[in-house]
Amino acid sequence: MPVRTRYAPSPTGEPHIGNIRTALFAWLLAQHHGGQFLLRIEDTDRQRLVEGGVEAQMETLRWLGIDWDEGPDKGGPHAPYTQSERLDIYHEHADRLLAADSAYRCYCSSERLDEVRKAQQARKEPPRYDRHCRDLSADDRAQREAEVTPAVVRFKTPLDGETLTRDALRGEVPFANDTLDDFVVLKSDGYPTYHLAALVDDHLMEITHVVRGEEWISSLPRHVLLYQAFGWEPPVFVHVSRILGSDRAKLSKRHGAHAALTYRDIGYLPEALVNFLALLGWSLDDKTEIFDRETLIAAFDVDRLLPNPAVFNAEKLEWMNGMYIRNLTPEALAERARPFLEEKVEGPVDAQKLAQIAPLIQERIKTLADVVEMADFFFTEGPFAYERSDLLGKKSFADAPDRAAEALAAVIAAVEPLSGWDHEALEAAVRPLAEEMGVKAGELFTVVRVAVTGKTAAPPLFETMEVLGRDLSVERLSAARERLA
RNA sequence: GCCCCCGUCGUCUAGCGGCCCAGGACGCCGCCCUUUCAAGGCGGAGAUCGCGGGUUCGAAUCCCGCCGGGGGCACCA
Repeated sequence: MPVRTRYAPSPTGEPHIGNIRTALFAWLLAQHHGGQFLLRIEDTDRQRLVEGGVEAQMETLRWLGIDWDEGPDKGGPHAPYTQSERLDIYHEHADRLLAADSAYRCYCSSERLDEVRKAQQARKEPPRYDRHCRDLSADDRAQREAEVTPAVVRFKTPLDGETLTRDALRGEVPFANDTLDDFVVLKSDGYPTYHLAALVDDHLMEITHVVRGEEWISSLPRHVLLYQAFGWEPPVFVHVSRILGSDRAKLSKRHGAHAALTYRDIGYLPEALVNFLALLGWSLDDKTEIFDRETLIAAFDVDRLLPNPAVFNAEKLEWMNGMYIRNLTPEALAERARPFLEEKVEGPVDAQKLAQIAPLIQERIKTLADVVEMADFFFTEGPFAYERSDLLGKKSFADAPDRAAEALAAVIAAVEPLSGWDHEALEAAVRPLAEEMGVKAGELFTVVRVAVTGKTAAPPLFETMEVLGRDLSVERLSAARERLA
């Protein structure tokens, strides 16, 4: 039997890091076993639907390269893949439960339910449905049916005994049935609850491994009971732990980027995020940190998944992103970084020029967005806003602006007439000047660097000037000299 | 209140009875390289394996209790 897994989000907002890691694990599991991965939309809560929610889910998966074999947009043998389009299937199954006396219709109003709950809490009892409608006489039931139009369908949970559940990471966990109540499977608006809908779909769609968040563990006995009622074989359940923020609290906006797509917008590479997320609660071995998709798929399995929650370490993600950036070809880096630069300089950026710059900045940036800080001066016009003190540096020229001006003049004179404008020729022309002036090469270079880039920290000086070209370089050197006059 | 899950350096983790007075990675510190910043190389600090009892010749690894953190207890998923 092929392994089939699914990611079944509820379109109530943008998918966050935690959702996506769960989806990634489900996808990896299917990939590893050569099975299928499907996308199913669980939109049975009509109140919480968010406009564009489905698209946000798909866009995130696409960005990360988590592709699905069956889904709402591409169909498949078990279509439709959107729960709101499968209502008759759920009704049919609810009817089956009713017919088998595994469920019953409940006419209790929400007001009554609230009262019952409050009274229970006042008595320090666990809040639970009191099974008021479970054993109604036939006459009572007929009367209620006539009077009360909206009714829900509740599952008849066994009053005693135990339900044995099994989770792939935690093993067998028994639950006492008397701690469970008669949960709703069909709501009064005609929509199923998660318990019914997800379970029926997982069975019909032939899902072999249900990979979901650990918040579902306490619902597991209900699901096992439902499978039993239907006479179905339950799938393997894999409850993935949570991702926590730096303070060990639930990851949220407070902890910085939370929505997965935000990482795209702030310059992270999808392959880096995937690599990082895979390492949260799973490991390849005792040393490998960086691996490509193929390796990941080949190595991934549930036996190395951890049940304990993991804290999201943003610094490590950043480091990893830097690793991936350095492993890109210059052309690929230029291609990926271009949009970030274009946003800053407000205009098209020449791809070839950027590709020339890429090797100079590749090991100096951690996110694609850093390209702006590192390379904008290649594309911007006009005078720089650097401090005079930055131009002079902290050493020999610090209190000698006139000497710095002289130095700049000497550099211009040495550089302007050069026949070949490349970094080797430039360095050969400029470096000797330092000795002539009795300063260290680095001190001279600092003045030139700030003049030419407007920054104290920049890519290698002569390579930078080479790309900048003769005219711009000389123009900026002159501007700096005039500033000191 | 009841039920359940989890517990190795600050963080992610390796470990599945002796190879561990605990290994790797991020971060941090130092040195080297060096025109700045990085990257890279080398080295360092950092974990009484949550605590207390057992079992065993031997426990981070097995058992029990406790503590701490988290989740669930909806006509939400």
